[in-house]
Amino acid sequence: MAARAGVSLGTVSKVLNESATAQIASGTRDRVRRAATDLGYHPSAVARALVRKQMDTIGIVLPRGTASPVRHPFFASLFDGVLQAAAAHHQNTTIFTGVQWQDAEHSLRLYRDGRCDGLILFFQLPESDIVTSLTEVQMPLVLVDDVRDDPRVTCVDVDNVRAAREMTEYLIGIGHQRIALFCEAPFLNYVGPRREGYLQAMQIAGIPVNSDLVLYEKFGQIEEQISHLLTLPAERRPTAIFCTGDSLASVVLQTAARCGLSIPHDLSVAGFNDDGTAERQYPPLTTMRQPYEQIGECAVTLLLEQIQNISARGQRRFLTADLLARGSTAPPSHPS
Amino acid sequence: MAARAGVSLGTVSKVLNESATAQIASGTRDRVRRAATDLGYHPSAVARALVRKQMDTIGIVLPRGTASPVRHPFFASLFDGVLQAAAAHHQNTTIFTGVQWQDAEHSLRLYRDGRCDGLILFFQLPESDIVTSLTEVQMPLVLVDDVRDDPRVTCVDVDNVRAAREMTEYLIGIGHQRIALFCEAPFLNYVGPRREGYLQAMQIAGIPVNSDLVLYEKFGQIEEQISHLLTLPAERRPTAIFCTGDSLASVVLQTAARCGLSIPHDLSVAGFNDDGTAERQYPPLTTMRQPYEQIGECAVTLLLEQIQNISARGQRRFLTADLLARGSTAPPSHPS
DNA sequence: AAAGTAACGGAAAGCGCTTTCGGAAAGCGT
DNA sequence: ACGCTTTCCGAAAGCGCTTTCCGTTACTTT
Repeated sequence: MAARAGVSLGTVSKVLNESATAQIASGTRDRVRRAATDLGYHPSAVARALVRKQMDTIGIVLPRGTASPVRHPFFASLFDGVLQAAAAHHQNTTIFTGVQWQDAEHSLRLYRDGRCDGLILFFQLPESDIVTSLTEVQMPLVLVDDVRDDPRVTCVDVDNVRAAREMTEYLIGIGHQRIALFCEAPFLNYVGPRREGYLQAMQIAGIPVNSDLVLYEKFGQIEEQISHLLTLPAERRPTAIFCTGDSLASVVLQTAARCGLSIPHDLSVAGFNDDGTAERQYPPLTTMRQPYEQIGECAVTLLLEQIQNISARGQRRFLTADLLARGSTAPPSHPS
Repeated sequence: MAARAGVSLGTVSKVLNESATAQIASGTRDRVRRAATDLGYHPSAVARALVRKQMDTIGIVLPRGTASPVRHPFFASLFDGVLQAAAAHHQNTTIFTGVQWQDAEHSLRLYRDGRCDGLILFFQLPESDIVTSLTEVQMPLVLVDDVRDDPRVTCVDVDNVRAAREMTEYLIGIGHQRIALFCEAPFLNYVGPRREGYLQAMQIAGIPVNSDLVLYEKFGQIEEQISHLLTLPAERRPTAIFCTGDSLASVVLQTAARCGLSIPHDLSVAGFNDDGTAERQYPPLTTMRQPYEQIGECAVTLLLEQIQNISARGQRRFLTADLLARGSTAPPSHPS
């Protein structure tokens, strides 16, 4: 170590860490610094972590499953937000995903081995036992885009009810009445609240909800579902479709085009998330933008608080999504 | 530690690691195992790494810059491939990106602090000094989707020349003659080879290359460039456009639609990468698929070899891309 | 039954750092 | 010039593991 080059030993540590408690003469400091660069010395984060019991690293955990969430543009946006925030707080990031972890017990061991100080969890299914297990063992953690009943787990999510209400109100505001809601799988945690927001807006506006116009995606039959909707007799056909996700909306856009409908003239389409593909649709998709940077910042901050003091856990933050009106929505051409 | 619960000390290590050299009675083994689960004992990866000098972690490094590559669908695909492979080889993954690392020296310190055993680098600009610095200090590393002259750096890339040639030959094969090449920024490492492949195919087919039909994207003017191309007089207008990336192709698709052209009837469009958005275009985009899983597997394997023995560095692998013919290409309606 | 061999597990060194504690040197007052 | 405070730095104890090296004990072998 630079000890030889300079003259001292653990002093090196003090100067390199700019330790506040220890005071070192500026001469020594310079000498050590010079020696360090001369020798190309680079301290071991591992050894440091061993004594400090802190790795300055946050773990990202994704659910295992057949379809990898990594390729999903919405995940990419969220991930990017977290990465930015982590970097801003001088934290490293490690990512846990994969298929080889059979059970909670096994993955627990992996998450708790000191490799990272806390966890940010994405896309956990409601019944996921990993969240409860981790809570049980006092692991600092924050759930992103999800909410749990357990008062010990801290969550950051978008206010889905409100966001969906706003979008529906916007559609109503520009003259739509027959507004369909096209949902992703009902077991996804965000689908319920978004549906709720839709229903609220409809109720407030005094528009009766036609249950034929509220549907859930059936895997492999999405295009049939949409074209069925679009070939309804004119007086029952929706003039707008609000989708609970941008990828769903993208399919609607394409199917509509294939059916010969022109967007937004014949049909308005709205999505949710603004996941990076939304803007590049043709026409660009009207959607609710999740505040990715803010979500990331919030998640990292809340996590860091827990790492310092585990009793800081159990908070929940609801961020607001912004409506982005783009080309895929317009007043209906034949107002009812 | 479980030492108390059981009876021994470093023996615990032996049984938990299923050490091959040490032999332990099955009774003791069971006892230790039981004690470990009873006490909820979880070994510290950090302490282990300290003595083993190996973290079983590979680092992913992305260039810093204003636009984050994380959101880019092509990166997501690549990243996913690497993640899969890493998991298959029981490696953790940590990701380095961000804006706060001023210089190579600073980031070097970060990469070499023992946090990870080797690095996979994406999207490095040709002039990036980080690659040479890392090579200098003997850090195990592999460059993905890139090639360097330095014989010490190992690279895995797709055979871009061949892939572009194949795509061009395919377009020629279905009857196109006036084929435009739309390239991304010329300084990107893959643009040169792809252009080369295009030129080769044209030459082999004996089709003179009209230099007006080879163009580079100009930021902010892409749509003008395309519509200029599409409004050329019929005898000079291309019947097909081959883009060096899917996102570029997607813009072409949309601009063409806006110009009133029907794809593929009036114009064929081909992309490159098959980045996950390609299939969801309307019409679905014909493109060259990069073998993401294979790239990941290859990168991880080559990296692991170097970690074991640094002199294994300097290899290069060229993988083959597959042509995926989808709806955006067809024979020209007015063959010349 | 004595000696040799094999199977097992404990003791201890050390991985590369941080940090507390105390001693030495220097500065201060009288 | 003597004692006291202050400033600075070195010694040393660990952080929680792995691993080598031996000492036991038990089991063979002649």
